[in-house]
Amino acid sequence: MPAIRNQIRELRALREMTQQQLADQVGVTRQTVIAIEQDKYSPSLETAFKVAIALGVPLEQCFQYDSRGRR
Amino acid sequence: MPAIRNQIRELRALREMTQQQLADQVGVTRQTVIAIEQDKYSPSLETAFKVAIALGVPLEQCFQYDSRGRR
DNA sequence: GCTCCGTGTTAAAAATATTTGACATCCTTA
DNA sequence: TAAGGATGTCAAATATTTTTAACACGGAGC
Repeated sequence: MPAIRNQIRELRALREMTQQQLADQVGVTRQTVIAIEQDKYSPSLETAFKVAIALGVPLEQCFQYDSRGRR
Repeated sequence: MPAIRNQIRELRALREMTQQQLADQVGVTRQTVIAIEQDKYSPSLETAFKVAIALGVPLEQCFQYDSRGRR
């Protein structure tokens, strides 16, 4: 569980997009989307970019590095 | 070789930073820095974030997704 | 000439990300 | 109650990233 948070679930809800639909657009499996959404591990930069694009936001609006010491 | 470009070499030169120094700050090996710098593969999002931070720029200023059809 | 430093390469091993497939739960709706 | 959709979990296999270690090359300086 890396020090990275994400807004996938919220963004997905905003666009009324299912995990399966996001997975298809990104080109990964549903399990991968679940794992990333739940911070199970740090995705590859390429996958991260594709997720952000599929959700229609810049990468940093989808993933934030937890700069150790959240205030 | 993913569709992602990066400005690592240029940013590193700007700060007069060696590959080894960057690797140390990021917490990876020199070979990893070389591989990323040369687009050998897509790093993990976590590593990408650390590289950007070490270089003092936001992630998207360091890595750009090659949105297939660069104009 | 030699040596140090920064860079690049290679191969094999280790670690981590991703896939495949199967099954469970909770809603909704017929 | 049965069925379908969306989500979640698990384990094993595969793919990809990262490490380790060794060696090569060019440039700068002595």
